[in-house]
Amino acid sequence: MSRTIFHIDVNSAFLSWSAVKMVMEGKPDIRLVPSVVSGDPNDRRSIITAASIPAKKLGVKIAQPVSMALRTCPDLVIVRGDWEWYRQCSHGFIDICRSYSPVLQQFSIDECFIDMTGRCDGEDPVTVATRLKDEIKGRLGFTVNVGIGSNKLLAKMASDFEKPDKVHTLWSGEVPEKMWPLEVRDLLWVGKKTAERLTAYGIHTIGDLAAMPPGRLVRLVGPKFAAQLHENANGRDDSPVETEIPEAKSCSAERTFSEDLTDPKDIDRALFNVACIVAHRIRRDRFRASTVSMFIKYNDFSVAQKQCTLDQPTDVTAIILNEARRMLAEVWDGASPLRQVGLGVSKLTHDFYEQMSLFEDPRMEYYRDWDRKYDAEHGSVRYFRD
DNA sequence: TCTGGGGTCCTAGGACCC
DNA sequence: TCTGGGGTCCTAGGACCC
Repeated sequence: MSRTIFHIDVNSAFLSWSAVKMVMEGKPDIRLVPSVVSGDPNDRRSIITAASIPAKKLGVKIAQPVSMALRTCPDLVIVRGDWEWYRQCSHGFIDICRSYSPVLQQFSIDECFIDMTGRCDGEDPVTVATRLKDEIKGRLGFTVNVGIGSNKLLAKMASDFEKPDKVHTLWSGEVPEKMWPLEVRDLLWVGKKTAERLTAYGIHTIGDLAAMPPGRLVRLVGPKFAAQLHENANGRDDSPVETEIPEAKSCSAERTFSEDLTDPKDIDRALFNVACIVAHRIRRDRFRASTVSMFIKYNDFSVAQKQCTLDQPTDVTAIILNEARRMLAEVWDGASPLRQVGLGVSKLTHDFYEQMSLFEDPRMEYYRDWDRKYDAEHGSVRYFRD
C-alpha cells in the first residue's frame, strides 16, 4: 500500500519567526540581509542558533561561535531568541498543518510530518502541498518547505532540497535520480562520524551505500544501524506517522560557564542551580526519577559522567542534588578547570505510590516544603512539547 | 574562532541469578 | 572441581537529531 507523506519544515525557523515579529513592529526584514539568532553576543561562548540565507551564503554556519561568524561577516545583524514568541509561531504552523491531516507527528519545534494518504481528493499532492505552504505564508508571514514522499524518510529528505518556500517530491521511483547522487552525509542519521567511516571505506554517495550488501556494513556501524542504513539508502522506511506524543524518558539541564571554573564553591552553585531546574521540571510534569546522572566537561572538551540508581523514585531537589554532589566528588579532582556542569534524571515514572519507610529521613518534610516554595516562585514555565 | 542546550537510541562489559 | 548458557539490570560511552 503506497503512502503519501508530507514533511513540513520552517525555513530558518527562529530567524524567520524573529523577522515576522520585527516586521510587524515596523522594523526592516532581517531575512533579506545577513543576520543570525544567537545567545548573548557579548558572551564569547555564544553560538549561532539560526542564520538567514544571505548569512549562510557568506559562510555563516549553524552552531558556529558568534565571534567566528562576526569575523567572516562583520556587518552581521544579531538578534536574541524570543522563546515565547517561537512557541506561538510553532503552534500556529502546526495547527494549519493539522487542518490538512489529523495524522500529524511533530518532529521538533519547526518540523512535522502529516500522512496525506487518501486525503488529496484526486488532486496532485504537489498542488495540495503548494496550497499548504502558501496558506502558512499568507496567514503567518513565514515560509516553509514541503517535502512529499512515499514515506517519512523520503519526505524529510525532499524538504531539504532547494530552499526556501519550495515544494519537492521524492517518490520511491525517483530515488535513483534524486537521492543516490547525494553525498552519504546527506542521508538522515548519517552524521559526521558515520560519514567519515563510510567514506574511508569507499562509500561516498547514498547510491554507493544503497549498493553495499548490509553484511559488509555491520563491521563499520554495528548490526542494527547497518540494516537501517541499507534500507534508508534504498529509500525504504515503513515507520508510521506517530500521532501520540511520547512520554519523556529523561530530563536534564546543563550550564556552560563564560570562563572555566576551578573553585568548588562555584561548581557547587552551578550544580545546585541545574538540580533546582531539573527537579522543578519533573515535578511540573508529575514525574519521579529513579536514576540521577551528573556530567562535567573539562576545558579540553573531554567529558566525564557518573550515574546512579536510587532505592525509590524521587522528585525532591535535595535528594537529587546530594547524589549529584557525591558523584561530582568521585569524578572531579577539585582542581581541573571545568567549562560545563550538567545534571540529568531518567527512569521516569508517574508512580506516586508512597513507599512509607520507618526510616524516612526526618528532614524530608523540610525538603518538600522548600520545593513547594521554589515551585510557587518559579511558576510553571511551559516548554515546547507541552 | 573556539565551539549551547536538550533530547533519543544503541552497544559493550560486568554483576548477578537461574 | 570445573563447566555451560540465558536473561536482566546497571553503568559508561558514543552516535544522532533539532
